[in-house]
Amino acid sequence: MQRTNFGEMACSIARTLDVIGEPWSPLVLRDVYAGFTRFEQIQADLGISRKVLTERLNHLVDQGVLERRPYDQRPRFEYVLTEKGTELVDLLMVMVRWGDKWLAGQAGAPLLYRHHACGEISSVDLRCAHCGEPMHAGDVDLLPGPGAAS
Amino acid sequence: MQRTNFGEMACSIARTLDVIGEPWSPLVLRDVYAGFTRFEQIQADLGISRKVLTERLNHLVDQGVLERRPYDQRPRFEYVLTEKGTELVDLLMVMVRWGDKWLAGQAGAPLLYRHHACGEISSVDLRCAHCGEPMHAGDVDLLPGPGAAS
DNA sequence: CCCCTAAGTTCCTTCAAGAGACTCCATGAC
DNA sequence: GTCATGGAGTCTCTTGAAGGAACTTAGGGG
Repeated sequence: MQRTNFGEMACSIARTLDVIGEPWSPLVLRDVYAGFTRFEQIQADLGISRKVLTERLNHLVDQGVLERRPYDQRPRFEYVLTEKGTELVDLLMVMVRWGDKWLAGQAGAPLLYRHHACGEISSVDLRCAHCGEPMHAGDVDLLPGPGAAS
Repeated sequence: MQRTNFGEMACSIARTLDVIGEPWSPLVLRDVYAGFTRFEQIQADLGISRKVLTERLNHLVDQGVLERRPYDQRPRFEYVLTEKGTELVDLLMVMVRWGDKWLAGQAGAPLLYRHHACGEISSVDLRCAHCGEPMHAGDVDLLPGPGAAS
């Protein structure tokens, strides 16, 4: 599909898309996070083509998001999140928040999060890492950084 | 590319992907947010095929993320974020945060955010909407919600 | 020895992305 | 009035990715 290589752009969004922007990749990540860690489990859960799943898993492993490791003497493998991959789950949580708000049918949210710290069913909110106040689209100015394109 | 229709899955991630999961869509959203609001501007900035850009813009308008409106007596149009689209920018901010941390080269972040509330160059952090404490992958339990698949 | 299972691999068809040429239409210049 | 201009698409053709299904491989169990 995307023959254009986003990874070379001077844009962190494009570079992130280069890692998880291919179709199915976020859902594969979700499955691993949710405990579907083996090839057959993920394939059955998503209904994805085996060929495409192989490509996606290899790419996520190459990018350091997942780790492939044996779980048996036989050639059996499971995929687990690396630290890099675990932090990428933040992205999924924001997707869930937005999808729950804007796209959930009358049935309501299909999945809920209980927050360990407070024990409540909740969702994520974006805050400034510096001052802790809300930080959304309208709360910031955009400035070119050191890695900006010439 | 993705011939599979994610929109029907009982998963807010899949449904969100149905809106902005196609290649280029997040970058189109970024451009509109950054002030590239016209067809020619976006096409020139991204280097995207005109055909694909037409498809993406139409889809984003259909989904209520962008609004297409005339800015001249002549048939000239610009695209602006709706409220739904503005909240979707949260997703981009989290992608930027992750990309800056894990993928920026030695050149550093290509784009910086200055937070209005505190005036500092900062980035987003995920907090519990309920108690305000950090909320990441390991801080929650997953529970089936009312809209869960049978 | 044969079968089973997990984890891929191969092959074929269909459809989307990329690239570039072409159209349409209102205005401004001559 | 005619022509050039420029924004916003539309059309056409080629390449390659997604979907689907059959096939392969390697070890274990009966």
